[in-house]
Amino acid sequence: MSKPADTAASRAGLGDSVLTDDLSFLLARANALSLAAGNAALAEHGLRARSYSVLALSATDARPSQRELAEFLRLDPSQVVALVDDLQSRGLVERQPDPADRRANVVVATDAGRALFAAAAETARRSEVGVHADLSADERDQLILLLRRLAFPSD
Amino acid sequence: MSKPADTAASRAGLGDSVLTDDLSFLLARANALSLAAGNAALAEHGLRARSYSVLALSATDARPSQRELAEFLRLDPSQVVALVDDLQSRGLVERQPDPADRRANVVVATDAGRALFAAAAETARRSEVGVHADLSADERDQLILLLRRLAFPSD
DNA sequence: TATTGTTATACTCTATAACTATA
DNA sequence: TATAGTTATAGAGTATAACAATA
Repeated sequence: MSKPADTAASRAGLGDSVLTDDLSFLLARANALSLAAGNAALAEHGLRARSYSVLALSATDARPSQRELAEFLRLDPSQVVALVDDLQSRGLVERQPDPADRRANVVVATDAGRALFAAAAETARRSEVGVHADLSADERDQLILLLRRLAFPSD
Repeated sequence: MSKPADTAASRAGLGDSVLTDDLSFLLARANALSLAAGNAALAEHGLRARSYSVLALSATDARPSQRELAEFLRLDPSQVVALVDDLQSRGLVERQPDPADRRANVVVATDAGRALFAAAAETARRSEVGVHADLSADERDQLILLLRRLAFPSD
């Protein structure tokens, strides 16, 4: 196996190299492609991947606090402030005081926010199909399963 | 299946939600964890994930041009300038004029660069083991295979 | 004309620290 | 004392456009 195989990686310019087996590098490159595609697609709704994910969680019945959003999305709490500020200024989400803890804000989507999310989710879904276009349905499911265990390590 | 399962994702605060099946989100979160672990580990060598990947490719016999580095690492050519400037100022890589194309610079690691890379590669490998600690060897190989097809789409 | 490397610029993202009001 | 949200700031990453030298 000394001759480089004619893989997509080798066609990309630098044949199969050290990094082609590097999990961190593959994650970084796959994420860069996915993020660029997602941001481009979501732009038609005035959203980016970040604001879309905050809107998505606010549109469920989970009623997440800003702290919970920060932990789940792996953002700093101060970044969540800016994201929620933006969505709130556009009437897409509201901050509601948590009756059980007056320090905490619960972020919930407005009707307009839910409507926008429904449309954006469809756009995001179509964008994602393009990202995993090379995989079969089984392979895609398998990838999501493995990736989920990487993304949410068991403590 | 209306009751949320006790998965790591649900324990993270927001039970199984829309995003838990979202490939883009899982890629973003997994990459964030991997990148943070990698940067923290590589810091002891004065490297980050970016500069490590440039050094890695320069330390092979591929003799990549800056343009090739940019395409493979999915960076803008102007970012490669800064990365190579930094590594070159530390005596780790050299710019060599490409005899076949006088516009192009080929980036090659110096002996010091190769030595640092060898040490850093070992550090990076250990960091990566932590990232996929929840996976069996077969699962890790399967993940890398699938991820590689996402990272290098077939044109 | 097109491409390689470069410079410049603006914007987004990441990471920290400090402050306030509640707990 | 500790936690939720906020403000401020600096550094890293991303994206564009323009330019000189060369193809």
